[in-house]
Amino acid sequence: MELALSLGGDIPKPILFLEKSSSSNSSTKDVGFCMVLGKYSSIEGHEDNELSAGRRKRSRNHHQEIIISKGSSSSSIDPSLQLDLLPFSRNTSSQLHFPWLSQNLGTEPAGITNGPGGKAALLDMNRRQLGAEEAEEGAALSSPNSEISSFQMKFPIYRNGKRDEWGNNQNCFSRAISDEDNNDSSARKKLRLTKEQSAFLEESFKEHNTLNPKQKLALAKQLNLRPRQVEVWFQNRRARTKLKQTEVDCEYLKKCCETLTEENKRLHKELQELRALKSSQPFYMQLPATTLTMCPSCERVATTAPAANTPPAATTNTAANHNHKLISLMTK
DNA sequence: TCATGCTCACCTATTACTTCA
DNA sequence: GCTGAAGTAATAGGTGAGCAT
Repeated sequence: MELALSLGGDIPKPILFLEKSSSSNSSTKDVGFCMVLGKYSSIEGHEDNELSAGRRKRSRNHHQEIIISKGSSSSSIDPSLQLDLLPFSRNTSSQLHFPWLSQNLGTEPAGITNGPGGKAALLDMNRRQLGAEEAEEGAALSSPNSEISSFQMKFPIYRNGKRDEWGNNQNCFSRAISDEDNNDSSARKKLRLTKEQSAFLEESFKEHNTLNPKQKLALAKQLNLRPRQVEVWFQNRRARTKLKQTEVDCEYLKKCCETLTEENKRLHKELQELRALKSSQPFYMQLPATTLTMCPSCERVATTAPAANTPPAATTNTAANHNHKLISLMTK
């Protein structure tokens, strides 16, 4: 018996979700997304430096590099490699509309439908959650020359050694610093992701279960989440996947164990039968060669004695009643 | 070429919070 | 309204890999 065990199953898959999100949205509304893949030449000289450091490693599934460009600034990029991904108006394709910018309140991010819980939910989500870019990640893209940093960043505020995730941000999507926010922020705030956000992340996860920094950033912007939140979501999602897979494997191994136990019992019984047969009818041993046959399907053994001998009653109902291909074992 | 330190992404365990029956 | 279980966002600590020196 062969047992196959698969734990984890993290087979890297090519990145598809971004392209997918493009096609799924561009045909419906005026909102599309523009993604530029791979071939680029040092956008503002910043990203290259960024990527040349440690960030270029860890590319398990990172087959593509994504650069988010805005406006018509993609001159340094091979136009043939562009995919629609970032929000832009089809009517005025040169003017991009970013959902995280105040003037773009009328457009929906890709993947967020305009139905119930769609735009309204997104706007609500924006008001509640947006605005935040972690310091380290914001700093990575916050070069004044970087086009990627054209949206306002939010930098965390540390209070009592803990970071206030809702620091300053004057973006209109940002959550206003209310009295509620001014409460003691030592207790960590846990924000529930909306259904739309979860669904979109889930779709992304189906395409690839790890993110490179660019994908993380793009996803974070699409969903108006902090990159850290996207990262954490993927980590937790991987953990859940692994846990579920472990449970499945455990169940499978449990059944295998039961099957093998049964098999072991049956074989023991078979062995006892044969031993009993051998001890109770020793005269058989005096006879010419006896043929022991085994049915490969039911795996029971029967003796096919020479014509003059009657097979033992204990085993006649096995091979004799089967029309199976028998394996003959010559015994003495 | 090897050792070392830094940075990053990831994993795992755990905590803290939310939702729901 | 209270409570416990389940789900999950977030945190902390550890590990391994790539890179620079």
